[in-house]
Amino acid sequence: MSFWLIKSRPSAFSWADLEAAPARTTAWAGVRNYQARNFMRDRMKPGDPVLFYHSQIPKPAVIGLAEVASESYPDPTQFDPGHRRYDPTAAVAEPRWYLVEIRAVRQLERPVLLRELREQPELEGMDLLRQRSRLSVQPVPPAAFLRVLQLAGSDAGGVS
DNA sequence: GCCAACGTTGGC
DNA sequence: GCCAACGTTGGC
Repeated sequence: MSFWLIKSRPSAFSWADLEAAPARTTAWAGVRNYQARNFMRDRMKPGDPVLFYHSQIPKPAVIGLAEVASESYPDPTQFDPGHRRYDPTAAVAEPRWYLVEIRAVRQLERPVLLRELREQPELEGMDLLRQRSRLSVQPVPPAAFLRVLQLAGSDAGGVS
């Protein structure tokens, strides 16, 4: 099992949106970064725990616990000329972009602010904490993942 | 709104 | 293969 963090701009898609989605699940579509794609396509497996992070707000924070809810499959938005993330270079026979589905497990007892995460020496090395990290789908070391839940006031319930 | 850091594109 | 231009991300 691997542990992950995904970022979302709440104005585009928030934790509340995920909780309100049918079956609390959504296809994580629109990612157009090869590193992020490779994680989704090759490494993310159903049941893997995922931290859900709100970016581009005054207090960026991890807000929810989610999980991978499907195997990876081609992102349909790459083939849709009307979609903002349409990729004219992608062919159905040879998809370029892949996604997994994400399911909300539970909201954290409280958001864990980026500022707080930066104060934790044992979290050094998390990609999120790199200066100007831009990777929107990233692996998290298991110990760091549990530490974030701990900071939120959770036990590791449902994760380990 | 600013701006640094990247990733991608495309001319050469 | 180089590298400038460009677009995007995301903290502040």
